Amino acid sequence: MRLAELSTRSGVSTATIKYYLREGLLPPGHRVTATQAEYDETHLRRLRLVRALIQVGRVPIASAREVLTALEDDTLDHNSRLGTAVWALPHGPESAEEDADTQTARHTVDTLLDQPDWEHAREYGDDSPAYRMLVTAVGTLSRLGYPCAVEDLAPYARAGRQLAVADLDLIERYESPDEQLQAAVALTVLYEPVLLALRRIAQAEESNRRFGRGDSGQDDSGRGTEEE
Amino acid sequence: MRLAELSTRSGVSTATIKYYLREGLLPPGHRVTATQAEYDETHLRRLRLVRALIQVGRVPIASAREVLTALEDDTLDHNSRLGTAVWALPHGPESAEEDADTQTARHTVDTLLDQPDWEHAREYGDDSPAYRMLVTAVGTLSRLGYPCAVEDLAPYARAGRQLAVADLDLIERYESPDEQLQAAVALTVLYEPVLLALRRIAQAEESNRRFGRGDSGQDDSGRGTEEE
DNA sequence: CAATCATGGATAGCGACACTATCCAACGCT
DNA sequence: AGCGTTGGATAGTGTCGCTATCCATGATTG
Repeated sequence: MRLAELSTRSGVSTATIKYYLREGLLPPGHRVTATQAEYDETHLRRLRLVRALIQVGRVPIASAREVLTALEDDTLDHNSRLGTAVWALPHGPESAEEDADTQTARHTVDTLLDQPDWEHAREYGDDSPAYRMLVTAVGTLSRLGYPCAVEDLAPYARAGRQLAVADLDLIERYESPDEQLQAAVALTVLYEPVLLALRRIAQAEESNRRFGRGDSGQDDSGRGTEEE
Repeated sequence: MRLAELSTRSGVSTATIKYYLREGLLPPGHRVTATQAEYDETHLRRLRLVRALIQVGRVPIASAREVLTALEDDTLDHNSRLGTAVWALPHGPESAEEDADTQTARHTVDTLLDQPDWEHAREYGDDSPAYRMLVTAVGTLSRLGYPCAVEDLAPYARAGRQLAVADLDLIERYESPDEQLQAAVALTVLYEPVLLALRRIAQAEESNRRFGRGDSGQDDSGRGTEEE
């Protein structure tokens, strides 16, 4: 298929596809002549993955490239590819300074991860993106005056572990290593909005349950404030 | 305190503070003369909240303004303020077209939320940001070829509910309505990275557990690929 | 075989966003 | 009165994710 067809089938403009090709997010098509290339289903699939990562997962282009090149880096074994790919996924602004709150946060996180539930978590080193992200977020919380002790984090940690089990269950449905890798990345990123949305819906639900479903206009709270 | 002191105490440049004042993210200080204003602790606290929302929570300025104005809109009652505030929190790109995958996704989500666990979830209408976000994400997943049936979502839904309970537990620690509101927003946004980070760490852990901690370079997978 | 259209590479531009730098008149301290 | 500080307004900056234009080549068709 030609670029134009790839465009119509994916719903992505040719200009954008060319941009992705330029950026190395999409492998070049099979060159059939000096100025024309042929694309196949794998390109289409890859293109959709790229769109999903960028649009839904809010992964910046540069990170997406890293993730994708890691996925098909055949100098690495299966596990390393996955590790590298997930490693490159986005992670907050990484509080620059090493202030008191960050120190405390680091200690809290370390304590949490030293619990037996997190048998091997620390083996990845304390410089994994996820670890840093966690420290930054906890630090920010305490800087805002919201205590964030180990016992406060515990329910979230428990949820995280349950989620990981669910994730891996989904990933294990796929047989081939390649499919598993793609699935791992796609599901890691794309289930994030799913989870966060469900959490917000559940929050509204739970808030309703606790703070009473009074006749105080609860049910239409905020209606009409959305901005689209 | 003067703007300059607010700046040093918060670590935010005066230029940025002025920008926030202009954008209505920060209420103006008490004007002491025609050209000078006095700020107090509430401004400092608010400023830190703004920074947290924007930097850690990745909330766009415009949304942050909506959230914050809702928090102190005293024409609304407590619950309405919270609803309005959370309503304005960011939510993905909202897949424009109403294609087949989106339809299916909507149906899946509706089925999920019609279960007894989600007693009142639907009362907020199907146009809440969280609901739309969920539909978009599920639609994207199926568009990518990842089935996303009700039973696949179930573990995530369960996690979402547990998280909501934890969230509300944290929020209920605060006595005054104002504190609860601030806490609700801050915790909703700032626990997102906490949760996502914990999930990723747990994923690595679980992946290790399942795919064997072989001597195939598992432990240093991806090490050295981070980009800071 | 010439006219025409499509392809795809390169380059420059755009619009949104979150600041940031520069002015400048009013303050206010000494 | 002198002079640095303050804070409001305005315009500029850098980044990011595209998007529009140009153009040589190549395919297609009468």
